[in-house]
Amino acid sequence: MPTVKTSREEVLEKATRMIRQRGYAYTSMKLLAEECDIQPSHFYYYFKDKEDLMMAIIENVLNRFQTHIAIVAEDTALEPVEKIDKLLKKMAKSFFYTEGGCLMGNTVLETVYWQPRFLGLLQQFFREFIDALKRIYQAKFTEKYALELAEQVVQDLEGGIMLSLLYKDDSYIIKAFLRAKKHLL
Amino acid sequence: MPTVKTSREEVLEKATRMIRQRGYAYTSMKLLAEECDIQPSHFYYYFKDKEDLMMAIIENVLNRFQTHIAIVAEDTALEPVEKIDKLLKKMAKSFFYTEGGCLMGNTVLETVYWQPRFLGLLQQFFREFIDALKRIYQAKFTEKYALELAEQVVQDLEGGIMLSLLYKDDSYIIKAFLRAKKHLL
DNA sequence: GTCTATAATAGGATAGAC
DNA sequence: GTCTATCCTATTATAGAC
Repeated sequence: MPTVKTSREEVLEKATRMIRQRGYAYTSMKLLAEECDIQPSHFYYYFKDKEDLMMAIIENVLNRFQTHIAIVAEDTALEPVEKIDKLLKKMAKSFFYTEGGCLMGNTVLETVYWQPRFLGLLQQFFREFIDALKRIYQAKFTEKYALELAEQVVQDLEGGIMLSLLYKDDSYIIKAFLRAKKHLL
Repeated sequence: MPTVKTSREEVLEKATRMIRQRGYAYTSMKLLAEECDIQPSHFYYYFKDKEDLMMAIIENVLNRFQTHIAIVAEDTALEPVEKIDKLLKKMAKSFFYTEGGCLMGNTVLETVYWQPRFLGLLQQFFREFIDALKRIYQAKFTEKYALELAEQVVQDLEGGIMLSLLYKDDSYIIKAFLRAKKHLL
């Protein structure tokens, strides 16, 4: 097996970080290549084109959410408040505090008008995120109200990420986090 | 006075619409020129460069907010709930339902990591937006709680715009709108 | 799997005629 | 104030050697 300088997984991870910060359109293949320490042309060995790379990034993020985060909602050992706490803390590591905020939210706003290819997976991500929260809130509320709470929490968090980036001040996202738990108290 | 094919104001307005939808980075001068029905080179008669055009757009949006929307908070003829209703309805026309969502929020997320020049005005916009809401909520709540409510409402709305764009479904933003009023009931 | 070289195009921006 | 022509650079992507 030949030596791999930078594996597809490493490339994916580093590209994810960079695109989360700079956005899809403003991040050139040259810049990504420098960050990943490979030649720009080498991307086309791993991925068909830039669009394909972005699809792989989005799939990867969705997959990590499904396998490592959403399952918290089903953890029978935890109380509802603990579930919310654990789920959002895991989200924070992958999505909120990491420089650049939420890749999925950013990508929606950046590409919704000109890149339909990303839309399906982005819709699936937020559908599953809202659904995980809804299942937790259903322990205490009707299905209908649990859904509204879940939507409200996602909106509060995504807006909070934006304000936190704007003012370089985590408190907006932290307060949204606390409000998400407060609904259960 | 010579005939003006497309005035600076018209250019500004059409460019605003296009950039709100496509984002700053992905909207080329050529595309903007087609939309405005002028030659690409003609932008450089009105504006120093693309950055300068964007600054003018942001200034213009901020200015319209200050002169036509924020003043609702000071309208002594209105009850607090009516103020929220009127202010957010005005916001909706300019920021929320218009295709592409909220230019200011989009621009924060798109450029916060690589374009410090826009940051000051974007911060000012959201500071004044939050402050206008806070002044309304202060009719019923302490200053501290009014501020938290105002922040929460802005976050809820901005997140709601994202979900509304993602699912092509206004209900997320409408529900955020109703929650903003519900706080006063 | 990784490199160099390069094609092809699109991008921002300027010069200068009218 | 508006146009044509054009420059320069960056960008995506491919070809082909090793």
